[in-house]
Amino acid sequence: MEYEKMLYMPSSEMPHSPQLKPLQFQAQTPPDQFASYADHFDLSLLPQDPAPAPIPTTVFQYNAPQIKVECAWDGPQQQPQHQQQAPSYRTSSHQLIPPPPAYPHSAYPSPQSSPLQSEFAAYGFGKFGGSYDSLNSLSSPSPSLEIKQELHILPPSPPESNCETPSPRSSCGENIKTEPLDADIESLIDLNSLLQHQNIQSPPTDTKPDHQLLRECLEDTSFQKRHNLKPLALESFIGGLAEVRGDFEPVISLALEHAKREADAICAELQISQDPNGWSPVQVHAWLRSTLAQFGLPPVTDLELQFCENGAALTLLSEEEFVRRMPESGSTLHAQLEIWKMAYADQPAQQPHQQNQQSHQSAPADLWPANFGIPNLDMDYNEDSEDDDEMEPEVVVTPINSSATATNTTTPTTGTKRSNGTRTGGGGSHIHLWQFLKELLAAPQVNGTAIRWIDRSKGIFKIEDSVRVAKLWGRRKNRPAMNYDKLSRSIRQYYKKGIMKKTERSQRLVYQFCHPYSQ
DNA sequence: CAGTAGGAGATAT
DNA sequence: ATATCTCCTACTG
Repeated sequence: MEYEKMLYMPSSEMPHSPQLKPLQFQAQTPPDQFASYADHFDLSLLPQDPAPAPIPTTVFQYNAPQIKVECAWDGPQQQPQHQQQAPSYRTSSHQLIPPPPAYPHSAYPSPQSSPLQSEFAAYGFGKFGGSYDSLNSLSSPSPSLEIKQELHILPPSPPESNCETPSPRSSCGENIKTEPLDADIESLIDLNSLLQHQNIQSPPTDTKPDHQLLRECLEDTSFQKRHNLKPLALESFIGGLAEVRGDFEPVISLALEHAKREADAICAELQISQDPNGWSPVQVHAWLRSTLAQFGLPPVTDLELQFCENGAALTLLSEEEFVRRMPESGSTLHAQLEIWKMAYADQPAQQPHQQNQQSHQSAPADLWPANFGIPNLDMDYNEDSEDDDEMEPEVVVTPINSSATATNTTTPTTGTKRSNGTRTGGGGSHIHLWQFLKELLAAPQVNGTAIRWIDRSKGIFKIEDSVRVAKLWGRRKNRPAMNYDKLSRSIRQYYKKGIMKKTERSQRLVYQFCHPYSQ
């Protein structure tokens, strides 16, 4: 399933995957433009009507070539012509891909603005298409094998997702689970040999091809329906996050993994720590230059003058500050730095038992108060993934310009961080609920579907997904029984304490911080 | 029905 | 001691 989702990712994520292009077109263009795709195909290679015999007609066979083709075309043999004819979808060069959008300029987007997708877009479109490419080629000499393994470990698609709308090429009795994809190697169709076979058996005729088979294949969305997939149409990045969030999260984790690997490579090259907090000013300059070059951004001559901060201070700079200093590149650099921070912050989650012991070599560990939002992207899949069908990572990111410092606790003076040690052993952290809520609010790109600001200046926010917020709070406090009823009771305690107040117009799930706490 | 409001005892730190 | 957690009843839209 994961791979099939990836089929619906933009092709920038899927280099060397010519078979994705039809799907990409499918996702971004109306069906009547399939013909334009067909123009990129060497249609003379396809069987011509009415010679249908050797063409796979089952759903499984239809899927199989998509997998096999990548393997076949990944080799040294000739590249299919159409791969070169669609340069705008090439992904091996960053230059062809717009740099990742900075985090939404509106700091507090509505859920419809798809904050998670913004994050995803930053991962998937901007930067990591390239790294995916290199990773694939490095780590997997046999892409099809890797893909098959992925398919093998994926859970079966829900039965209700099968065959809602039978297509001419599918049958309800057939699904991937019953067809052992990974075992039946002969079922994988080598399209190259198939095409050669076709050429032998069906020498070109003068008959004008009508592209019927290709159209049928392209229009066959039964596979989508069976696996409950939604094409990643461009517009889905503008709205509708909530519907597809569940589909994205594994992809995000994949992207994050790639981010970390790529960061590793760059770190090795620049000889810097992966944790930006540990960078010296010189290393900051090296990273900035590297990133500028990476995204094809104009070099900055007075980088040393513009950025005299060390890495810790750099991470505290807001996007606005980046843009102010470097109008052309600041946004991209800031977004990239956020990704690095996330990738680094993800590490403890991989080794939860070392979370406390892990010394972030380059950064003093205890300069952030425990109850502060740490730039901490905690992708925790293991803890309650069994009973949590969302497979949602607990993702809490406090932006570097977060103002979650309205407290009488120590104000952080550096950008160094420490793990909050939330789930390591004995119980929850000391974080206060209001601080936790601000943590969530401070990361709209991640948590925007669960909680968001209504009026940032007035400290008014709305809990969009009470269950999710409560669940996150429960995890943070190691209170599995936490629910919104209890959480809201705790929030109401703040009325008396002057931390929160009732909003002027009572609205469900809308709360308001009192002044000093909203800053 | 889900959320709001608040009392009151229990519990973790 | 404090901040929640937990359970509860009453009320509201």
